[in-house]
Amino acid sequence: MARSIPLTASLEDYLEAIFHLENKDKVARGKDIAEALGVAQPSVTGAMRSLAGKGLVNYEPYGLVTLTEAGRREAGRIAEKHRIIESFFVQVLGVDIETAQRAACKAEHALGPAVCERLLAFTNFIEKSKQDGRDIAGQFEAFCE
Amino acid sequence: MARSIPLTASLEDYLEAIFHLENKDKVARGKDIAEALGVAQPSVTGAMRSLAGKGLVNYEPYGLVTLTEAGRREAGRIAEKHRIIESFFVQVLGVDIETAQRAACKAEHALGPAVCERLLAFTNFIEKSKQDGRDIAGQFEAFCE
DNA sequence: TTGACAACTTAGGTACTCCTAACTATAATT
DNA sequence: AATTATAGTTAGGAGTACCTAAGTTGTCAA
Repeated sequence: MARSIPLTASLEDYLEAIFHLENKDKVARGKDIAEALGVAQPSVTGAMRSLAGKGLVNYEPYGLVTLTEAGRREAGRIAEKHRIIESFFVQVLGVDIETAQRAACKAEHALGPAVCERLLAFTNFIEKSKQDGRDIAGQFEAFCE
Repeated sequence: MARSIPLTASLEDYLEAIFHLENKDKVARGKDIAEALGVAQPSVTGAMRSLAGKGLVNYEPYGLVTLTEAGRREAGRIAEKHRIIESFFVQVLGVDIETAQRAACKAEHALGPAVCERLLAFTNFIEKSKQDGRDIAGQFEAFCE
């Protein structure tokens, strides 16, 4: 069972971008990856070579890019981390979505599974409090006045 | 009024280490900086040159390192960010201190002032709830069972 | 005062990530 | 089928951040 080799923040970003493009367009084209990440095309070529070398993407020169099984698993983990962090920022802290997204993009590379798990549980706890009528996030808003 | 130039995560780490060493030992010696960050000495020399070029430390070859006014201000900001994040992890999420410290070291470079401000307010809110007898962190613990 | 030792620097090298400019392959159009 | 536009690649280069090995400085002790 392949234990996931630690990736650099940059490669995680590529993987995540491919994941989202596959979910949206079925395939990931180099140009779209470049655009999604705000990098030039040659940077994508290099990154694909690197990810292919780690067995995370299927890549042939001039071909389309697809995630391997391992790549999809890893990308899913990263995307979920992102989602957890962003949700926490928005739903608990009440940060605006723009800021939350930017912050989550960076923080997703910094927080390990243990912290993320706790963060998810906490956000769920806060959301549940809304249904219970306790609305802790609302209390926090009032506290901030 | 000098607006703080964005530093790399690495340079922020050096600045923070010097800040803590100055607070502890009055001065920062290269060897101790290297040890604190787990890097080799030549890495420190290079970093000091870079920080000196940005006007954040006073550095002369073979001399002791001290923070400039601007450097102390910046280092203080970073150290405070670290403190805020770590406190949140421990006091709100209930993460163990070891893990919290490691995570905070990384996250401090990822979170901007807006998010950190909210995070601080939220941690204060949770702490206050403990005094009120509502103890939201305690409720969260129970929720996790 | 002269070693000897610790601290520091220089030199040289690797890895990563990005860039621009120039070239090549693919696919669409006519 | 030839042309042309688009996508992708190679080549070459820059900046950051590390490292080891080798040389330099400074200080303290005999």
